[in-house]
Amino acid sequence: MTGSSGSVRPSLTREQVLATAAALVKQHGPGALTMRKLAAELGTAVTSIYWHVGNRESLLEALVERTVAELGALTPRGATPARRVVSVARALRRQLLDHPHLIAMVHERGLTERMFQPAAQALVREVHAAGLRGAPAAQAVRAVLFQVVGFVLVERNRARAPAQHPGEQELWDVPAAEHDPALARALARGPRPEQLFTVSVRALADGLLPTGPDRREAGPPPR
Amino acid sequence: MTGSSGSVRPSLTREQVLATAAALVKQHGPGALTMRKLAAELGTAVTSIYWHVGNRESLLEALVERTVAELGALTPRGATPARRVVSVARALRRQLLDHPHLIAMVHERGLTERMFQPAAQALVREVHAAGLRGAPAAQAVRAVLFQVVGFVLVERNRARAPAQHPGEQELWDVPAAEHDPALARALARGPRPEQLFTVSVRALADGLLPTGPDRREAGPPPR
DNA sequence: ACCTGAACACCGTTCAAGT
DNA sequence: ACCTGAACACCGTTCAAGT
Repeated sequence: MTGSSGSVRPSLTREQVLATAAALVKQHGPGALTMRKLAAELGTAVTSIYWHVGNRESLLEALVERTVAELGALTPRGATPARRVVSVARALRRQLLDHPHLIAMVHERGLTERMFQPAAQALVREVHAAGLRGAPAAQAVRAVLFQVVGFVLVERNRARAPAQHPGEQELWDVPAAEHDPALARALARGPRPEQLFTVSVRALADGLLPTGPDRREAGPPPR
Repeated sequence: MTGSSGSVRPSLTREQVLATAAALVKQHGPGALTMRKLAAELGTAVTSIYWHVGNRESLLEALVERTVAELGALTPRGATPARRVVSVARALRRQLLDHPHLIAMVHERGLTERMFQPAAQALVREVHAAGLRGAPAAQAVRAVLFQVVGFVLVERNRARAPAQHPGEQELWDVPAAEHDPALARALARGPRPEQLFTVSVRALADGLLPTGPDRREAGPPPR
């Protein structure tokens, strides 16, 4: 027990602060989290918050920490190391897209390395299973992680800034796609992130892992 | 002529504002660019700046615009489409690293698409030369662009936040690298971005382009 | 142990007023 | 056409003072 006397309203809790801060961030992004707004939301003085969480930066840090901890495990799926690598990458991307502000916040705080440790471990296993050892194995793991994080950063950014300045069409239809109208159309249409991501990761994994793109290690041959 | 009477000090110019703003950003990043600091640097009232550039946001936009315009052309090098793709990617990364704050600023303003149009055009040509047409060609171009931009974003971020929280070593040496001390060491040592980048792009290009990793289209066969 | 208001040192921006 | 100071509405944070 917290040793409170029998007061009705349990006064302010670090827990409450974090919870309503998390709600604010979830709705309007970290930029909208203001100590004063947060205090108003909580019905306390601004300065009370400082007693519980220190300051704005450590409040945000705690939020990131908590969100990262809540992310579920990544279970690789697929018959081949390459496919399991792709499945880990896709699951990781899914997680990140489910918490729209998380990547940027982790990014800004330099917590990337820690955040992606579970994914890294999963990838180490798969890369190892594919026969890579030592430095090349480490490089393969990191190449995939960089690829996923980078992709989601770019993708999320596109979503946040929907009105691309020069209209995106006239940007693409003049140029070098001279005699390939299908290419010009595809470029003007904009990317399909889901598809693009899968293709990219698959290509990368195939390029990095020593075995061919479709080797199965056991089970019946494809018919 | 600008119609000024014969005054000695030519008064404030939009050009001057942009120049000293650029200097401030170059030194300490866009976060350090304050209208008041800028005014102090220029020796004018804060509000004069508003007359010349509108407001802070459009000032930053103009800076980005100018920097993007100053970037040199990307000339592909190499005997094979795949190699030329890699060379474009590397040149693009070089450009971005030479302007440390540029990517983030472009990123935040949603100008990514426009900024990378020259690179995109160069890539279209190479991908075309490799035999890709239509939608798959568009996808290959975008996969490479996403890869490069994402990589540099992650890389730049690591540089800005050098003190990774859990020490980076103890993060890596416990885990799944059970019987592979070389792997554990490589992971603990941290990435070599240059190398990692080249390996990643090469793997991606090899995975995306229809021809094998080392095909030469003309000239003597390898001996 | 927890909460408070006042105060400080910053922001970007607007506006009426000067020349 | 260009510059100015005053003022507004915000920030995060500190601190002495309350209970």
